[in-house]
Amino acid sequence: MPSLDPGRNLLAIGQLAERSGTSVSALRFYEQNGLIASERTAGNQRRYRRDVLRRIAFIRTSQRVGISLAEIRAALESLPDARTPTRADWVRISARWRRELDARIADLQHLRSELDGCIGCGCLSLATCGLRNPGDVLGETGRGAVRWDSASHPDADEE
Amino acid sequence: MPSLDPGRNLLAIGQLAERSGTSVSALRFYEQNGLIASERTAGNQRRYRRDVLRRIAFIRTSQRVGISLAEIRAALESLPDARTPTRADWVRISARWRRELDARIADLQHLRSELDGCIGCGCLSLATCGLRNPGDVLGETGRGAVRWDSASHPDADEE
DNA sequence: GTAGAACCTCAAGTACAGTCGAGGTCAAGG
DNA sequence: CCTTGACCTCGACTGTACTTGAGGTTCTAC
Repeated sequence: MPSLDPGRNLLAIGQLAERSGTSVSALRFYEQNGLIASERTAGNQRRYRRDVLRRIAFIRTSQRVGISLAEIRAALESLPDARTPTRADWVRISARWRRELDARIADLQHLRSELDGCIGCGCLSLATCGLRNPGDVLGETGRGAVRWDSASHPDADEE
Repeated sequence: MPSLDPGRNLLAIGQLAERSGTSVSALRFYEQNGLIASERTAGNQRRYRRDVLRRIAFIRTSQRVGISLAEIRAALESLPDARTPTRADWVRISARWRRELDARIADLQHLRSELDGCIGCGCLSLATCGLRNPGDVLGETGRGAVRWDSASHPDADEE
């Protein structure tokens, strides 16, 4: 068993699935969508180079960050085609996600503080609190946009 | 125009859409799925009570937290059916989301610190770093699970 | 009374991220 | 040789959260 030996140099799809914690169907799906690539044996079976493990790790982690497969593919396409990606390559594209992650965390923290404010004041009229209505495009009836700092919540939304 | 006056007591769907920042089709969709409710005019048009604005604000905010519509509906079903929800009701179910939000932020922060570790060490072999493979179910070949604290990354994934 | 905007229902379509099944092939052990 | 498990393709299906379109009605303003 010289060249296409799974287990030594190349991985069969089942092995890759097991080692990456991904399902076989997901791996085929990723390949269909250009996220990973494989060679084929004479019998048309997929064989994966071991650096595909790294790509998959990157894909799964990116998904946890909240990135779509389309964006992940775009990032992966910025990897060199000719040579196997270096550490510097991975650092570069991961650092980009790091910034995404920061932004997402900041967004949620912002949401949390706003939610706290709304829970605190008891109104939860998020639409009128500026949480869900930052520009505050409200009805011209004169009710609704009233703030809780004016006495005892004159918000007309019957409650 | 006494009883079903949109603009004074009840809102037509277009008005509700505008004031809540939601599309008309989304509102119909929410109603189909039991997230909001409406009365009908003699001519079969929807009329919404103003407290629906609050429900929609809750729905949109919950979605930002990352809650699915099914869960949101379940939460909304815990609101009293008979009476218009009080502040205490909203506080109760929002506080639940507050905990969800905390958990989500903590998860992302955890991910961030792990990602930092992997960027720091330059390996990004997340599969073997425990980031994507917490239980570390790895091949029995003896390669792959090696940690970077042993000299200069003997990780066999060709790079 | 009539034009046009806003509304109605119902069915179908979209995007995302896969999964499932049918029907067939490949590879390794006994 | 033959069985068995892993693999192949292709098409259809799942679930989530909506949007779009066709064909028809209602409301409001002039």
